[in-house]
Amino acid sequence: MRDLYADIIVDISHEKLDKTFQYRVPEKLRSTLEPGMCVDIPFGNGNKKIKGYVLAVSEQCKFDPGRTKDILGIAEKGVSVEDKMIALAGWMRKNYGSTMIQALKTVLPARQSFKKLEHRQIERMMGREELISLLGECERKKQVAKAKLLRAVLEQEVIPHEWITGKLGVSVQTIRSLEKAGAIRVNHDSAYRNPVKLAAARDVEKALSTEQQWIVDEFTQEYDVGRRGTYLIHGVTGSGKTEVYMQLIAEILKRGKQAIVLIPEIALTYQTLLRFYKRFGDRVSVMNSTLSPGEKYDQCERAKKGEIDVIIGPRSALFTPFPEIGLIIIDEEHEGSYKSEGTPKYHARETAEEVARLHGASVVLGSATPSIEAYYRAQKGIYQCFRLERRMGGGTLPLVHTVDLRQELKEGNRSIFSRKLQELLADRLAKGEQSILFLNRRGYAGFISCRSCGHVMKCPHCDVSLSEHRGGRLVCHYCGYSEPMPRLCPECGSRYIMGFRAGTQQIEEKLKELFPGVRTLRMDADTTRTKDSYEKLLSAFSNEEADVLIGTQMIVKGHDFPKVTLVGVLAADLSLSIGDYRAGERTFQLLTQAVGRAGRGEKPGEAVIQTYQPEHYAVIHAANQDYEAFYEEEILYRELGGYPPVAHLLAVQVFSAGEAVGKELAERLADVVKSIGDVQVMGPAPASIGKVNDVFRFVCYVKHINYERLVQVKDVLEEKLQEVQTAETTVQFDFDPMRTL
DNA sequence: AGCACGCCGACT
DNA sequence: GTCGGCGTGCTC
Repeated sequence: MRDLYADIIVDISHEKLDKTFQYRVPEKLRSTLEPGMCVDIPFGNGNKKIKGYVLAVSEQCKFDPGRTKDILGIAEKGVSVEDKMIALAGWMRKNYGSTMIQALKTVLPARQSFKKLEHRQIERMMGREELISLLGECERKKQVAKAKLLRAVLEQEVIPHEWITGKLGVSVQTIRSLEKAGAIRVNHDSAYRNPVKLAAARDVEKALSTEQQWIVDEFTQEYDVGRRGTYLIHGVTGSGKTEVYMQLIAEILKRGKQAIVLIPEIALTYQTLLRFYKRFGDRVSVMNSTLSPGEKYDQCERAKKGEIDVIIGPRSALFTPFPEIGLIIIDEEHEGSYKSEGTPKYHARETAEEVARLHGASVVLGSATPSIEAYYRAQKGIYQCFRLERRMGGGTLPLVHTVDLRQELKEGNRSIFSRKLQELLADRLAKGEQSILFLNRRGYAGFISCRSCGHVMKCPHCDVSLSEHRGGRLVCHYCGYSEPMPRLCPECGSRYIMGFRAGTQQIEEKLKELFPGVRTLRMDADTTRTKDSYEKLLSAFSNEEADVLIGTQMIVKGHDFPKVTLVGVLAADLSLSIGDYRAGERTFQLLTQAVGRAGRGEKPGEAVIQTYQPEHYAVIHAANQDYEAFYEEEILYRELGGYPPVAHLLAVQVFSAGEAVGKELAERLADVVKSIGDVQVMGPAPASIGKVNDVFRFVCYVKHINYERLVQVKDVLEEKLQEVQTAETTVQFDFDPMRTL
């Protein structure tokens, strides 16, 4: 049997050592050694025993085999922050599929490249006379380097470290020997930039309602008897989840632990932050994408040193290197942005649970429309579920009208606005009240439906809808099945069968035709290129500079408009039929949120949902604002189809420069999976967008009831890839994907 | 980072 | 010679 070698990164934090070393894997570790593990290795001339982390294991020895040393053994798991981060990276690599380096890069954000920002300074430690006599002594002994340094220190009390090693040309050794002599001191502290500067005007704790207090009491009781777990707070919008979060954090801080608060990037507004700052002062910090890498690095350092103990940010804030995390909160837990699109494709909810396990922390999830995954676990008793049913401000749920667009067409209305919506819009304009028009743009990528009967073209094998391709054929992105585009609806024979396309721009034009003089604001990816323009649009609308706000997804998230009394959802089912198993869930969430935007102030609100499928359960239950009923039907569908969370799905994505190469590799991998036997394989098929930037994309789905089994499948494929993968192809794994590729 | 190596001037 | 200070380069 050939020797095994391991690429190991050495546990010494220094730039020059930030490369891998190869060690031989001894016989006894052959089967146990895995990337991410912590090992003891002999290092340097004295073979000093130090710790190292395994990045990869291979049969190839890139170094002189005669000089490679053996790994001593597996090291005891330490308790340092670093150890936990590495362990987490190892876990992510194993469960989501990536190299150890990729996993480390996501977990340890930009380390040594910004280390220079940590200004080390040399400080004078002796009195002038003492220094001068020491200087004389050095000059007598012709100790040039020491003398140079002493003279510099005499001139200036504090000197930057890099100035001495650079301009002055004095080495670290000299500094050390003078430090030992007690003449100087090396200061490591530095002035960190705090991204948000606020007068820490402390907020008084708000009294919690009975409902809210019950959650806090229940949580702390369990926490104090050492019970850790995941809790789900199912609370309608405006029920004061944030108040509960803050009280939970306060309790955790009292116990000397730290807390992480995850918020969807889009909801991370100044207002949200302000609430936390007011409560916890400068012990809170933010992590977000607008911070410079240097600032991000600073946040990590401050966290490590214990200068802050609460961090707020999007999913990457999960990797804040706190020494002892006590609580991780995930707000708006159902949000799709909690799943990473990069590699590894980790989900913040699952990863948070692993972080919590490593630290001995608890996790709290919050949502008005929990993800099916989370609610499923709550139902199974894996999570403990709390409910918040009362709205804090006492606002009432809006009155919802569902309009059948097929009926509208039958009765001669071919406008994008139903008569009910036109009527209500006219009413609001007359009264000077504000409205929101919401266009569900997802799935714009052409699914085909009949505008006469609402029939949607579906794949006969996969129970997902077919997509229109440029060649005029309809294709299933799960299994690759295709059929020609029908000219007449196979259900009712109508010729109005087509893809539905409409943008916010068309809607704005049509609205202005209908109501000349109406003041509109448009909000979509085009009008909100910059972060600034987003906030500007929102405040313009808040200040009543417009009567109608037209927009996509982003207008239904987060922001509150107290003066809005009408919400119109123009085509509710555009996201229903986009051909993946989460379509129903996503539609329900969007509709519930959209409808919930109406009537947040004193005046009661109304909402109009326009749809081709008024009988669809996602539409019906969203109109009734009934989560439970939706969940019951949705979970049934997932059970029947064998979809997550009941079973699990692994997407194997192949990217390639040439079409044939990618197709071949995808087929080869599918064959490997098929030979495993007990798993269900679908595909391979070209991805829904088959080519992006001249890169071809193929995808193959593997289904199994057991997540662990899919991890094994991934391991087999990874091993196979070592021999068959070429430089012109990339393979990515996506467990329980959020959307079809 | 830490350590050996080798160069160089100083001193017994 | 050889001792101590000091820069340089390497660590699988």
